[in-house]
Amino acid sequence: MPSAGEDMDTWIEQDRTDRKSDADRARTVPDTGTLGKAVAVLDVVARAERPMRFRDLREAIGQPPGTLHRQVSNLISEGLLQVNPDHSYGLGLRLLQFAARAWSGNRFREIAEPHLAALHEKTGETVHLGVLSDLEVIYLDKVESRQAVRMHSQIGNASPCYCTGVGKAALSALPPEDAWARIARVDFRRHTEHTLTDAAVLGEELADIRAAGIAFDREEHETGIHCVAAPIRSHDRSFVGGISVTAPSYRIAMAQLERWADDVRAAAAAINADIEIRLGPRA
Amino acid sequence: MPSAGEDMDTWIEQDRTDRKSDADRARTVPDTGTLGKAVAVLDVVARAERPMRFRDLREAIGQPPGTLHRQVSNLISEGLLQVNPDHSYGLGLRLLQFAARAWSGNRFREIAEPHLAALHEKTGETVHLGVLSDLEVIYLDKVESRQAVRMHSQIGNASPCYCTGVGKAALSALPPEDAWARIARVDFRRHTEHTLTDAAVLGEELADIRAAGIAFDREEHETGIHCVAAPIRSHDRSFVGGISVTAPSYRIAMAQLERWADDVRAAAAAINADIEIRLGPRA
DNA sequence: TAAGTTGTTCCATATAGTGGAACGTCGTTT
DNA sequence: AAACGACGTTCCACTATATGGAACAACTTA
Repeated sequence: MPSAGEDMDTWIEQDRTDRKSDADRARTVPDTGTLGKAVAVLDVVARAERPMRFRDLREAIGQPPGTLHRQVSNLISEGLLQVNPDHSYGLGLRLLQFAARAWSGNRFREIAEPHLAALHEKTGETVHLGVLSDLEVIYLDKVESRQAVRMHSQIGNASPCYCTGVGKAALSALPPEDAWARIARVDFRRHTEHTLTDAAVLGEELADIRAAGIAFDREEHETGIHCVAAPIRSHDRSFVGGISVTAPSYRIAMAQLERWADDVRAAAAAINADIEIRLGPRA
Repeated sequence: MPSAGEDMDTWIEQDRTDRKSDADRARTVPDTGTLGKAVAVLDVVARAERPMRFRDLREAIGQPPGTLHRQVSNLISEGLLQVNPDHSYGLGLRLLQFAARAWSGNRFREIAEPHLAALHEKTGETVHLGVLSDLEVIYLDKVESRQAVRMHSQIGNASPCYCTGVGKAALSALPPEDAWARIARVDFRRHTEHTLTDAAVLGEELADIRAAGIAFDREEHETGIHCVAAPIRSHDRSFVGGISVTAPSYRIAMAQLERWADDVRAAAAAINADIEIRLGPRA
C-alpha cells in the first residue's frame, strides 16, 4: 500500500520491480504450483505465535478471500488443518499420523539410535541427533536422563543452522560451494551475545570445523547452553546432519566439552560407517 | 486385471460400474483436487509396509508416469517426501516439523495432560489420550511408568475406531446419526477372536456405551491387551475422543478394569469440564 | 553389447485454480 | 431494537495449471 507521501506512479513502478524479482526468483527456486501454495498456508499456521483467524491468514498469505477460502477448505478436508472452537486455525492431526511414520521409518534415525545411547552412557549428558533441512536443523532424536521434560517438545523441532552445534557440523559436511550458497540465504538473527551474525565469519569457522571434524556451540543459540557436535552424512551427502552432546555451562565447562570431542567424533564416525554399510551405494 | 477365465466384455462392464460408483462417491465426498492427489501419494508412502519405488507408487496410485513424476517432484521440493539412497521413497522431515507444532499447539492435549497424569497415578497402568479422525483414532498422548518403550512409537499412531476402547468411546460421543454414518463406512477387519466385525452389533454396543459413559476393549484389537475408556468432546462435538487405561489381561483382570471405570469416567468428566471452560462457546 | 525395464522430459490439451463481486452472518454501535 | 460494518462464504467467467501421451534418457539384466 502506498504511504500518504508517495505519489501513485512511484508506487506502481515499485510494484513492477517486485513482480520482476519474483519472476527472477521463480527461475531458480523450483515452482511447486498449487501444492506450494497449500503448504505455505500450513507454514504460516505452524510458525504463528498467536492464534490465526481467517483474516490473519489473508494478511500473511496475500491471497484474495475466495482463493484462500478454498485452499483452507481443502486443507481441512484433508485433515492437514483444523478449526479451533474459537475460529482460529491449527495444524491437523493427519500431520501427526504422517510424522509418526516419517519418524519410525527413518533409516538414519534407526541407524544412529544405538550410538546415541552409547554416547549418552559415556557422557551422562543430553545427546541429540539432527539433520539439515534447507537452512534449519530438524531434531530427529534425543537421549537424556531426566525424562521429566517431555521429549515430544524437542523431536521434530527446527532450529537455525548457523547458531547450533548440529547445524554447523551439518553445514561443514556439505560441499563447500553448497554450504556457501546456503549461508548466503541465511537470515542472521542475534539470539545471544555470542551468536555469529556474519556470513564470512561463519564460513571461516566451517573451514575449521571441516578440518577438526568437531563443532562447538558456545552459547550461540541459548545463553547458558553449550554443546559439542560432529557431522554425519549419507554417502552421497544428500543427507547431512550431526550429533551433539549438550550441557548447561554452569555445570559443565568448555574444557569438558573439548575432552568429549573425541568421543563425539568417534560416535559420528561409527554412525557414518554404519550408514555406508546399510545405505551405501552397494547396499 | 481380468483373470484368465473371465472374458473381456465382462471385465469392461465391471470397470464401467467401478467408474460410475467412483463418480457417485465424488458427489458426496468433498473434492480436494490437486492437493488431494498429493496427499494420496503421501498416504501410500505412509501406509506402505515395504519400501516403495517409483514403479510401486505408479501401481498403487494409478497415475500416468509423467503426472506422478511431477507430483512426487513437487512433494520432494516441499520437503514432504524424500528419496532414500536406494531410490525408495520416505516421508519428508518437514512433516516432523509440522507435527511438532501440531502437537505442542493442540489445546485438547494441553488441557487433558494433568488429568492423564492423575489417572496414571491412581491406576499405575498406561493411560492414553486419543481423538477421532474420520474412522481412525489418533493417539495424542500417553503416560506410562516404564519409559523404556520409546513413546514416539505410539504418539501420532492411528488405530481403527471399531476395535479400540478410545475409538468406541469417541464414536459414542458423536450424534448417533453421525456415528451410524461412519460405522457404515468402516472396513471391518478381524484383528483378534473378539473383534466386532458387524456394523449392527457395534451400533448396539455404542448405545450401551452412551448409557454407561464407559467403553471396554475386551482384547478386540490385540490379544492379551484390554482397556477401559471414556469419551471426551468439545462443546459442539466437532472434536470427539477418549481416554483409556490399558493393561495386559494376564496381570489385570476385567473386574479390575470395571473397578477403575468410575475413575476413568471422573477423569473424562473433569477434562470435559475444563474444555467447556477454556474452549467453550463463551471462552 | 543388446534388449528390457525404470525413470524423466516435453508439449498440446483439458481441467482445475483463480479472484472479483455479490451474498450471508455475526458482533458492534447508535 | 434497528442499522451498520466487519468478517466469512459462495458463485462463475476466465485463465493459469495440471494432465498424460509420447519420445527420450538411464540404469539393469540377459
